[in-house]
Amino acid sequence: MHERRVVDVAVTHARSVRRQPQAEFVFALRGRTITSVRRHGKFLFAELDGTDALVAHLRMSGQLRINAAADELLKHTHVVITLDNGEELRFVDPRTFGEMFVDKLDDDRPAALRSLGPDAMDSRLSAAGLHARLTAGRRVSTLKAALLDQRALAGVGNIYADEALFASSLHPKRLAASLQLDEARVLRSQLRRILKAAITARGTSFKDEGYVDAYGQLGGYSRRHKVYGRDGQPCPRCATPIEKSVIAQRGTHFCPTCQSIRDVLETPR
DNA sequence: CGATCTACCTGATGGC
DNA sequence: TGCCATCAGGTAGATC
Repeated sequence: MHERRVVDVAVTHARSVRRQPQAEFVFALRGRTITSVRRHGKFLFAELDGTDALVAHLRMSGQLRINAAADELLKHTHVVITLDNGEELRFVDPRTFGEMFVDKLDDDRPAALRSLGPDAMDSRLSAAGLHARLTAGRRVSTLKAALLDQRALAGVGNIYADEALFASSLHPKRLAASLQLDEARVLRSQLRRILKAAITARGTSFKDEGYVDAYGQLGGYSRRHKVYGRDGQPCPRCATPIEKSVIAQRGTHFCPTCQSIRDVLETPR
């Protein structure tokens, strides 16, 4: 893969570039060469000549796509970055929760991402390290809330939090501070396994549209969900109906039988 | 300080 | 069929 130079930038929806003045964004990009493309947690970033980075977060409905210039513009295309081979990097985002910005690189990541915890797939994060991050300073928060806290661990969202907790036989409402080291060991390996498989399957797409890769391909991981979106259906392990309730302000799916309680804030249900 | 709540937004879905 | 209300998701910022 060749390095690509940015030859032009067009922002057609101001909200998609809201962290900085639009003109600053365009000026910081035009003429720069993309030297690598990386990820930290849910943020994607392209290094620009090794000093700045073009950062993107897709939130729920965003897509980053590579298109030929002649390809039809999808509805909700908010940013178009023209590359020196004539192709375009397009940011498409119906709900406009996603964003792009240019930021200074600070060591291994853009400065704005400094407050994020280590990436959940980072092999240097040990079980003891994960244990410390999920328990440290937490007085009353649940395991589910801790897993979703991007300052503790970056990259785990609602779907994969539920899947990892199920695979680890941990109740989402467990007090985070009650997590034992041996449980953190299991959680670490299940998180890594699930995220790896989800990435291989190009993630989770619902229905006929939504989450796609840079070439418009849908993700196939939802077929592998064991609990997410399966409330009322039998647990694949013990056949108890999967429950859904709101935990940490998020729809949360779990098996009340397989995911042991031991130590919860309140009795579920 | 940690924990919790709200705004942001639109397409899909469910009820009538 | 159509209309309307509700829901889903991640993060920043406000508030408790």
